[in-house]
Amino acid sequence: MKLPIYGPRLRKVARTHFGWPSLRPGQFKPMRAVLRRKDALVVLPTGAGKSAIYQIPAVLLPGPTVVISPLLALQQDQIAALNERADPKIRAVRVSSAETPREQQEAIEELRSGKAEFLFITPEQLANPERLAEVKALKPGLVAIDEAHCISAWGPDFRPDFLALGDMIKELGRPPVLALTATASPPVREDIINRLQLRNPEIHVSGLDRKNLFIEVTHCPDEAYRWRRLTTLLDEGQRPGIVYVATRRAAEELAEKLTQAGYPAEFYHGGMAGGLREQRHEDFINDKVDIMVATSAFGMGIDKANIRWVAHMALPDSPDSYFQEIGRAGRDGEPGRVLLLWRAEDEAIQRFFNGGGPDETELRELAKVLHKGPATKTALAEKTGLGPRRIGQYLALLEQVGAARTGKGSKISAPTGAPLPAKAATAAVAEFERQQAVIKSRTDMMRGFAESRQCRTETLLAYFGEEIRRMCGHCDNCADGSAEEVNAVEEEGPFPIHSKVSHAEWGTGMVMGYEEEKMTVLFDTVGYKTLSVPVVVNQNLLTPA
DNA sequence: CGTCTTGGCTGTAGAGCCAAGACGGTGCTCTACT
Repeated sequence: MKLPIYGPRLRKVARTHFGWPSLRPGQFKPMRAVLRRKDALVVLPTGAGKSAIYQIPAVLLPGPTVVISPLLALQQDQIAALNERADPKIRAVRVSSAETPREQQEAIEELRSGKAEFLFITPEQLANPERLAEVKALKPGLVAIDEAHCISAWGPDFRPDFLALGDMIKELGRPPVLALTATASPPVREDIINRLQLRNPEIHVSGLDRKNLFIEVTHCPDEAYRWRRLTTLLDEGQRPGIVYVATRRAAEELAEKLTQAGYPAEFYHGGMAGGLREQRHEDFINDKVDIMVATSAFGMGIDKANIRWVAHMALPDSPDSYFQEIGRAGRDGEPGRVLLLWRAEDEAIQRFFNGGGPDETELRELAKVLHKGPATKTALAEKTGLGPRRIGQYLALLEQVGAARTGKGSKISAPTGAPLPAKAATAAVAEFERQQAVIKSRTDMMRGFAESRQCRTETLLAYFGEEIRRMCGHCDNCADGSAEEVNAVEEEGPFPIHSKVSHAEWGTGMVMGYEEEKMTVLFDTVGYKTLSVPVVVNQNLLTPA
């Protein structure tokens, strides 16, 4: 049998339906995977044409395409872009709380009759069994998960419905699944694959070395020094740019302080009224705001090519977040500057955000209630006196240890053969601690990146499991020669990069990279660990696995 | 874990100090009221 040739068909669709003259690097292979009905996970920086990867094959596959996307504002922009072409083959509709019930029915009807191809929807919508059945009846031919890292970042304690996506997709008839994100290190990839229950997915990672970005990191002993470094950057006069801070209050105060000092700035964070948020976002996109001081709320969905710099006045919680945030600079290919201004005190807030461990007694009480029979989340909250957020976190943990399951009518129950409450609670706490260890190891890696004297790109890419052949030449350590010195003393490590190793206490892991006398290993259960190479060698701490 | 606020204390007043405690990010959706 002759293998189908996909290239010309994909290019033709790109041209005729979307008006794109050609495909870009990194797009073709995942598209081919989708057409072959294979699951795929794609890691590609924003602006490299991720949306096209599901949009073009969607036209060729039978049935509508379900696009699961975390933010309504983001959906709005993507729908507008698709519908601008007034082509029924690529028409997009949405079902969300922003539509009236009537509009929702009309959207479903358009999909059913073939007048629309794309359904944009949130995990929360699909968590409603009636909605899920409605979508199932459309016989979707493809499911695309946009910003797939949200599963890992938000699922466990913020938006628990993200964790149920795997089961929901199964219920939809299990069409091929395409997960897309701009940033995902190996543990995050693994998390996405497991939670979505992807089947032998193709993994495509590309474009992580952003050559037009100059990466700079400065340790700041105090706040006054940090301020001076920021104003030095601003004095260069490049606009526009984003300053990331850790708290809402800091965003407001810094914007005010900058404006007072003659650097007109606005702030943006999740606590602002909806209308104002939208206004600020638009003003930034339209170059009416030059300097935006923001929390991590400002990010996903900023489709702006000419951002000249991104500064961090705080240590991000992980290289994953950091990479995504700096990735917003220089999308037009012109030079961009990224500057991380960090203080040791910054780590405190991340530890707080990560914290909030479960209470074993509360978990046991919840498991006990579940054993008595199915109940809704609201009923469980009432019976246990726990808040909705806590309930969500606990249920996610109990689900993972097999002590809870979401069943008919969004009722949660203990599955047959579920562990007894006491045992379930202990297991859930252990599961939480395992997740916590991985999260903490990522914060440690962020600190390690900040303190490194090695080539920044090399360090960052090593974290993502990628290697570069030579030093990048576009970071502070390459520029001042310290990376070169480190490289010169660096010797071949005792284990090849990416080889599997085993540790008596931490189990199996993968060698990610070497730096001076240290090596970094990503362990399956405890996350990233940095070890001293001489100690590893002398005490035989690691063995090939 | 760090920062900022609050309240009590200091002999009159009020500025200043300290300890205790609050607070800190990310968004969808549904409901009540206008």
